[in-house]
Amino acid sequence: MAPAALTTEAILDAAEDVLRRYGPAKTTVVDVARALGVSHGSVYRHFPAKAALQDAVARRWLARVSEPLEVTADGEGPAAQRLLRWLQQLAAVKQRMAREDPELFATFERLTAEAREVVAAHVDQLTAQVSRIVAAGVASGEFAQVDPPTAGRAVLQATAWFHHPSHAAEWRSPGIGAELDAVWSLISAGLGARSPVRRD
Amino acid sequence: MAPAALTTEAILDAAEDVLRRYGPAKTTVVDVARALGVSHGSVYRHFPAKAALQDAVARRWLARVSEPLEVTADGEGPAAQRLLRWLQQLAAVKQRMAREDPELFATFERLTAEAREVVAAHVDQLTAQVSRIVAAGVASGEFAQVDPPTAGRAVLQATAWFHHPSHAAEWRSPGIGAELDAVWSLISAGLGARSPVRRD
DNA sequence: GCACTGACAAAATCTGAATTCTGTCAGTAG
DNA sequence: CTACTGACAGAATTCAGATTTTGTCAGTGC
Repeated sequence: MAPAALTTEAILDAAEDVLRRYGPAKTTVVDVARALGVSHGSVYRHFPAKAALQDAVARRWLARVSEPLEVTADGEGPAAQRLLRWLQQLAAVKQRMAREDPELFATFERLTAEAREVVAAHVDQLTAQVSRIVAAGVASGEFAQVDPPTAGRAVLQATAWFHHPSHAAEWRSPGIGAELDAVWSLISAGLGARSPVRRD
Repeated sequence: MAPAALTTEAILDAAEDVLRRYGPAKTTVVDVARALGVSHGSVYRHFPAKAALQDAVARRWLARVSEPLEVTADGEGPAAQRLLRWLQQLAAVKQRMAREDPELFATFERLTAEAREVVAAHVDQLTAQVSRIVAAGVASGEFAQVDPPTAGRAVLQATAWFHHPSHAAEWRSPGIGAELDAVWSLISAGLGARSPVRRD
């Protein structure tokens, strides 16, 4: 059967495949077009430049990280518990990828290093999610009267060690899970949390 | 007058000069030897390899960071105040260097990226300093009964955003000082500090 | 004997000519 | 008209040959 008309989505799928196979350094627009059986000129009808295509792939990858977290952020239950789960989930997603497919993780890292604006938007989104959890906790009286945006950003910064890609090398430490717990026990108190999840 | 005998210290001084001038990528052992007016073979009497020389330079640079902090760590006054000052001092040293001499900072960063063991020792030293402050706070009853090594490491990890070189790009934000304060107000509560945030 | 030199082999890095890639656009096919 | 092609110029990348650098060591001179 004739392939469906060339869509932006199809190009992104192909680009992702090629990136996985060849890595970011060796992936060319010609490669992506060849994978689709079209000329590379066609790709430029959908993306103004290679950088825009890379940005779009990065955006999709990051969305796959932030969407499941969105569910957790807006879920039920005590805010402190939700926030801890959210942080553990974020850390687990990043750390699993780094551990199980280091090459793909390196690809991901390089791509995002160049897509600064896309990453900034992603970080804003994550900050907003944390801030929502904090705001819920403040509203329910579970947390002290902190400023949710400020505290949200602070929580994300304080846990950067466990989810920011530039610390990936440290994630090999077997105690990394306990270390996140230790940081959590520091910061959860700072939010004025009522039920500081005991784990002695 | 004849130059003093070639010492390890003199080589390190020359290596530092050359690194500042040419950057880490273009600095060769031959350059360092030329700066000293000796043959490069002589340098190898004092260092078994170029990497060892680079490690020694990195060790000296890092010592210049950790030594003043040592004074703060073992100083007088309430532990919480001392710890905050220590953190601000560490962040300020790194951030000032990154701001005022970005090229030298980049050189420093590259060099330390390769001197993994040296950096690990430095981090251990910093962790020990924080742990000492925490231990003092616990001993004086100012902090809750936390485990000093665990809490010390957690404090350093939670503030990595503000002192770890891989976050240097984020330090340009004008609110960076306030952001450290926000993280501090989270973690100081977690140590059970008396003053800043109530948590009963 | 001791501190250093300088020539050397192997490894790493540089250079520049040849190739490949990016981004554009007039042209083709349906 | 729309969706795509393919040829093209300039920019970026590759690759092999030339050069530099690393690390060793026998030799020099004090």
